[in-house]
Amino acid sequence: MRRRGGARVSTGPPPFYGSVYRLVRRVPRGRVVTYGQVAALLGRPRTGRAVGTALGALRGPLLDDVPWQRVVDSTGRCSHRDDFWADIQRELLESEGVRFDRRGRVDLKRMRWSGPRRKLVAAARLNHRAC
DNA sequence: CTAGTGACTGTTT
DNA sequence: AAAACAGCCACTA
Repeated sequence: MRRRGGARVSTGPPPFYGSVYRLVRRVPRGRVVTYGQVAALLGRPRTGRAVGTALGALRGPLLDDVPWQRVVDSTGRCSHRDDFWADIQRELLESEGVRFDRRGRVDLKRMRWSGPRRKLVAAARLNHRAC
């Protein structure tokens, strides 16, 4: 919960969690990112673990618009405390075309999403203005 | 405020 | 290749 002036005023997701969800929502179908990568893209290099905690807090309606399954660990595996969710994650990813090797790992060299290309976005904006 | 809890990660066995 | 370690961090109680 957020605080303001010492009093709790909102029950929404904490700021850091929100920024995690915002970024994960941009990961394209059929691609993956790692927890540490999400942290780095947010400008918080060492918060990978907290990123996992943030995704772990995903419940209810947020599950519908946050593609949490596209976040795997640094070795390319589905990392959860329970195999239950790991299996669901794998199925979701396979349904969007992501292949796993016999040890349950994604080929990060090929499937990793590089992150939002801000430069391209900026370029597109300039381009738009030019027209 | 302190202590406990994870969907982490790079390094070392 | 796999497991154990030790840092790491946001958040919660």
